[in-house]
Amino acid sequence: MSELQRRPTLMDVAEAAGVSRALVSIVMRGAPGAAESTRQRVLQAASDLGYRADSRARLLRSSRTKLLGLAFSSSQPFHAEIVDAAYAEASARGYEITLSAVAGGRPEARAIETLLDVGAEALIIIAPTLSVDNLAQHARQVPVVSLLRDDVGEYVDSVSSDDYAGIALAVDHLVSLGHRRIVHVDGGTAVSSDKRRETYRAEMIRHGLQPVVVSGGTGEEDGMRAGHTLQADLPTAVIAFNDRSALGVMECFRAAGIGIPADVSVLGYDDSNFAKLSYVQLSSVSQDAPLLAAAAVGRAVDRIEGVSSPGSVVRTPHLVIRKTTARAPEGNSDT
Amino acid sequence: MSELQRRPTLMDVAEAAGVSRALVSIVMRGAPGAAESTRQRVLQAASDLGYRADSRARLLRSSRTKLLGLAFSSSQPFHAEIVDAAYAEASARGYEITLSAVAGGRPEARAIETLLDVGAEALIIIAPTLSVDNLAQHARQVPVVSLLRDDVGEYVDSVSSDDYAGIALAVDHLVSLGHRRIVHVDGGTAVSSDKRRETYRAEMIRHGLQPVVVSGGTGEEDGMRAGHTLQADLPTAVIAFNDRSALGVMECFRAAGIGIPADVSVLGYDDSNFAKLSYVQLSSVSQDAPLLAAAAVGRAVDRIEGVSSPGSVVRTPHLVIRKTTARAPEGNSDT
DNA sequence: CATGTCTTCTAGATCGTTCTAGTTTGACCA
DNA sequence: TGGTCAAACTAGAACGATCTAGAAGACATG
Repeated sequence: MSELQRRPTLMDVAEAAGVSRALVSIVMRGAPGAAESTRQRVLQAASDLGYRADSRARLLRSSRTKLLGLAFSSSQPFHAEIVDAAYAEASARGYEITLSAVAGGRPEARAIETLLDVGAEALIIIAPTLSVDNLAQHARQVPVVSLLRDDVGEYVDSVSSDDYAGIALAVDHLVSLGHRRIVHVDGGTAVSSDKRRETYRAEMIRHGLQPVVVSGGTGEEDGMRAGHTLQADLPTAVIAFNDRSALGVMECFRAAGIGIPADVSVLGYDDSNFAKLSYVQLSSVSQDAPLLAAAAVGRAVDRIEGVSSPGSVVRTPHLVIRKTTARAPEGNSDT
Repeated sequence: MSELQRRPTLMDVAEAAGVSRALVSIVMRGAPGAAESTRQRVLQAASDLGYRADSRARLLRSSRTKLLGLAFSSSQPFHAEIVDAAYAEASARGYEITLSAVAGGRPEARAIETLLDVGAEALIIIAPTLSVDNLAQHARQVPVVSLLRDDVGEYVDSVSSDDYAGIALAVDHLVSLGHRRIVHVDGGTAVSSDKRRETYRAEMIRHGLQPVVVSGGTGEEDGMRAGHTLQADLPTAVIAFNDRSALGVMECFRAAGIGIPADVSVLGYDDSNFAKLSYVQLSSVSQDAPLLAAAAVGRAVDRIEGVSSPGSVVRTPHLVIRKTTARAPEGNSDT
């Protein structure tokens, strides 16, 4: 293998094109102040040499990287969907995205440090678990946008989905199908779990129904465990914290010969890609990942560019009805 | 919101401690050449000011970023598992990882550019789809390691799993359980699909059995489609291209009332996290994501640091037997 | 012809580090 | 006392870009 090539610099391009470094800089940035003919010549030289601007040097001098830092959790498929959408929106706004995963042995704080180290001008954190103080501290250095969590203090922007409306939609939908015994399998320690649980309780009471909460979590296993608990006293409908949990519940029921939606209706949350799969066909509350991602990227870019805009954005989710929810079975009334 | 703070610099710390910038640099890097007493004084001053080294400037000067670029596909859960493991290995080696996703509207070339822009010293690409020439071109600038694909030319290192051995294990396992009618649902256009398909054919013939290939893909939907095709003339065992496809096949069979493993055994590939879920319990060929990731990171770091080592590493996969494979049903012999 | 005004281009400072090549300090020894 | 040597410290040049201020040339105007 031959020796690695040194990366060409502005100086190299300048020499090749017979102009000064400054002019090459002007051309590369697309700034005004270069004659069209020289511009072409410089661009030609740059592409001949395979020149690419060194973002570190650029940042050092200009404090602009056009880089958005996005922290996500590698184990959540829904986060992956947001990541995809964020790329699209960022590139439309002329920014790049740099990712950092929160994984098993890699805490959120570490992920954020990495993002700042590579020069992210703003931070977008999906479902941050850091304390409000901690987030505020970072916000003194760069704009911070929290996605899917809204209690983040006054210094951090948030883009979230209206959990209240989402759960209300879920309960209304099931009630309108004649269900009265509707159980909620919660998200355990997950970020919006408390909010959804309490909203579920309030909504049930508003409908004159008895709320029943079973503890769950964010994964299929949690859903399965909850499903087992439920078998003892089967409700007619279940609202799960998210789609993965819903899947677990369904698997458990299926294994026990309980028909979905014949015996029990199951409603998920997130409308993940796999909810759409033909063999799953899960009814779910959609938070619309592309819209959320676009809003978060928009907020981050606005902040960077000094455009004033509201501190927090709340999007209203909507219901996607597929094949796991149906009319309540007859004669199976409450209590 | 208050104005963003200016970050303190080496100069600020130097003034506060009454020493030169260079000495502060020495202390902050933990380099030898500073008296213990001054070292303490400088560290004190630095922490008083809340000083954090500006990595952009540092890296610009030292031409070391200690950054590994990792390109992965956001829609593949197996890639996410590799990403997790790569983080762990990189940090053990004293490197950081910067990610770039290949998503719908974001081609691999774009992902790689981003990685180079932020200063990655080496590229690790999971299942690259770029041409050998294209990869070689990047390899002239930085070391490139291909993960899960081994035909990448002489200038690019590769770390892959031995598909030959993997499929052989799969076929042997099923044959040893008495299966004779074993079908392969292939991966369509996926990176190692051709190799696995041909190996399957060869292995079947070696065992004196008739190979049957059904076209599939990398997702659950592909598996489902293949499952439908298979129902017409049911085999006793199916080897799927990956776990997601296997899941699709199983769902299709289950819906048709076909018992797994009572009527048909199903074997996946990848041993993804969800294969381990209690309600899936999929037997699968494990490529061992942590080991693959560690090997890839190791190769990249070795290259960066000039340690000579073999150009390609091939790991042998192993079989994880769970509950979707069992003895072939009696009286259901071949053809 | 002097002056003013564009446009196009360039020299040199600068960002916050690290690196190189010293210089100073002080301990030790003949 | 003076010489040697290592340890402690420093000045100033990098790194590769951007930015500021101004020079050079073309052209119009009075």
